Amino acid sequence: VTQPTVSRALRDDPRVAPKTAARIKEAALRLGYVPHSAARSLVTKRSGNVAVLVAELNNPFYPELLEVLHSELDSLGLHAVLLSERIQTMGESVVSLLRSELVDGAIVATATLDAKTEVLLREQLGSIVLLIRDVPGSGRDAVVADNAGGAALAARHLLELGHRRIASITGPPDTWTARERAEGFERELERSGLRSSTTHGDYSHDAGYKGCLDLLAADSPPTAIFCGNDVIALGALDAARATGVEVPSQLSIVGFDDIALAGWESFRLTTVRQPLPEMARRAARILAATIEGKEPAGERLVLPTELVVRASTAAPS
Amino acid sequence: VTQPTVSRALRDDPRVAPKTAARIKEAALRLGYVPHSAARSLVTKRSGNVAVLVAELNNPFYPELLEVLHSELDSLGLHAVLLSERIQTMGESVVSLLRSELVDGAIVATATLDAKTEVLLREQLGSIVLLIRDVPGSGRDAVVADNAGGAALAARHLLELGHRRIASITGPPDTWTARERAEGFERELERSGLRSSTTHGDYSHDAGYKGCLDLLAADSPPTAIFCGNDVIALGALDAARATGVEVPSQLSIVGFDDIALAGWESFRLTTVRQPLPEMARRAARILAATIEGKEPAGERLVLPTELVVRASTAAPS
DNA sequence: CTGTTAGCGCCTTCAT
DNA sequence: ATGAAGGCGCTAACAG
Repeated sequence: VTQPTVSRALRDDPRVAPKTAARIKEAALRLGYVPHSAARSLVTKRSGNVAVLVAELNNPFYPELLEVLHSELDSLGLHAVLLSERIQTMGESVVSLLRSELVDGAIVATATLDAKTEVLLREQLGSIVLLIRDVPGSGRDAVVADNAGGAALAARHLLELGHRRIASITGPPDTWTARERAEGFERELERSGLRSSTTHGDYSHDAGYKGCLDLLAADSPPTAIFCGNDVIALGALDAARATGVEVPSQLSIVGFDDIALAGWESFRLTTVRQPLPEMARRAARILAATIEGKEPAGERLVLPTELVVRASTAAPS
Repeated sequence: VTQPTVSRALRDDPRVAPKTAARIKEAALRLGYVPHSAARSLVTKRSGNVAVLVAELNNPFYPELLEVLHSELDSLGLHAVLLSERIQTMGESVVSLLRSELVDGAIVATATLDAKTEVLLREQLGSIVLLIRDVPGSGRDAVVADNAGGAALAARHLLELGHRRIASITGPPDTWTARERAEGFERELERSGLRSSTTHGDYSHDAGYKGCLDLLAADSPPTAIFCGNDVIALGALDAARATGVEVPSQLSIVGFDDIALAGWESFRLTTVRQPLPEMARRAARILAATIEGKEPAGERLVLPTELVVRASTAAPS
């Protein structure tokens, strides 16, 4: 039995006799033989790796995403090569990575994405799927949540509770998600002739904390705050607690994402849920399909969001 | 100028003339040429990838670890291939991965590690470094924190505050970290002739929550609880809050790890800090050295832990 | 200093 | 249903 036969047997090529195949597999297992991946990649022009770009692992949202993404990729026979460096340096290494064909494609799941990395996307570097965030007009496949719609749900919720002095602490204004959420929120408020006083910050606990302190120190502080994501919201909640402001009786807080923490007893945060597992799954599949040769459709998949009402919101006193 | 010259120039081989090298690099950049990684691996017998095994991404500790690990590996010219599947299925795929030479080595940073994966370690699969957890007698390089010592610090702290009815909620008894911490804690209590009533659970918020409820429901509930890690501690804290038990006045809680959350205003958890960045850095370097041919020393690097006193501990009332 | 010649381990025609 | 050649893109030895 020769080498090519082994190769075929191990890949379940039907052209090999069932019993020889069985014998070969048994022997491979016994000898601990596994095909050399680099040699295989060299000839198949496929590595079976995909790059997963996540910038802010400190936001619990990303690990949650990563977990699903990873297991989905795995079930598609793909390995996740992690890239989470600071954005600034990312662009170049991603290009190299993709060009070096170490990875067959990439899932870009960074909230922020600067000009440099934009460029990388424009050069047609094979298979790329944007996850969580979109780059309008990039012509790339994208899987995102209905950020504007979700934010509108949050706005309506606060309005229905009777809030009129409403503030918001958004994410970085140069991020697509932050803009979408802010716009969706404002649009809904405008329908009631209202506007929110808006603070910008990054997607961090600290930004929420400081932002909330500022808002509470104002002359007529808001009775409700809409936050750009859950981590900001939890920061705001902490700030309220630190200054003795009771939530939700004196202050309502709404987040975005519905990370696991949001449901913890200490927080019970009202928030907008993104269908994270579904999003990750879709992104992985689209990428896999693109890698398989299906050409990218430049399709935008917008999945619905959902308001999860917990204990951080109530009618203003 | 021929192909091998290009190869040499791009690898900064000194045997190529500085000005030709410059010209070649310029051209490569202009043409967007990057060496094909699979072809390179095939001949160098080195992929530049390392597997990073983390099982519980839902524990914020791991993302924090991953972040440092990733950036450290990156600066060593290595890529992190993520493996975070459920342990059960992990063993086999890891073996394949290592054998297929897709990765040059692995960093095993899973708290839990079952028999099957033990086997994988015993077979001498090239370079492996254990991080966070040790497998005593495995002869593997390991970078761990002084778990027993840290737990002892926690015990002493509680004793000095005057606690006598002390409980602990440990991690899974089949994990090395949980055992080390529990033993270190008990040993210190014994020096004062005390013992803690111990509950076992997994390393989850839920386990802490339920464990704490159980302890509080006892006839003479403890005045202090030592938890196997921060996530458990936060769960316990949540349980205390849910039942109206004031922390720290009625109940002191100590965690382990010092994850970012522990410092948040809502928690201000007293905990034992592991020198996470240092640990990750060391592990990455040891692995890199091993990959470079330095044979594994089977060295155990035990880094010191430190008690971080915040607002979840006080003298019993 | 640069070019020439092999060969890494596998998959893919093509022939048996 | 299996075996025999060729080549994927690169690096490593050896010339020149």
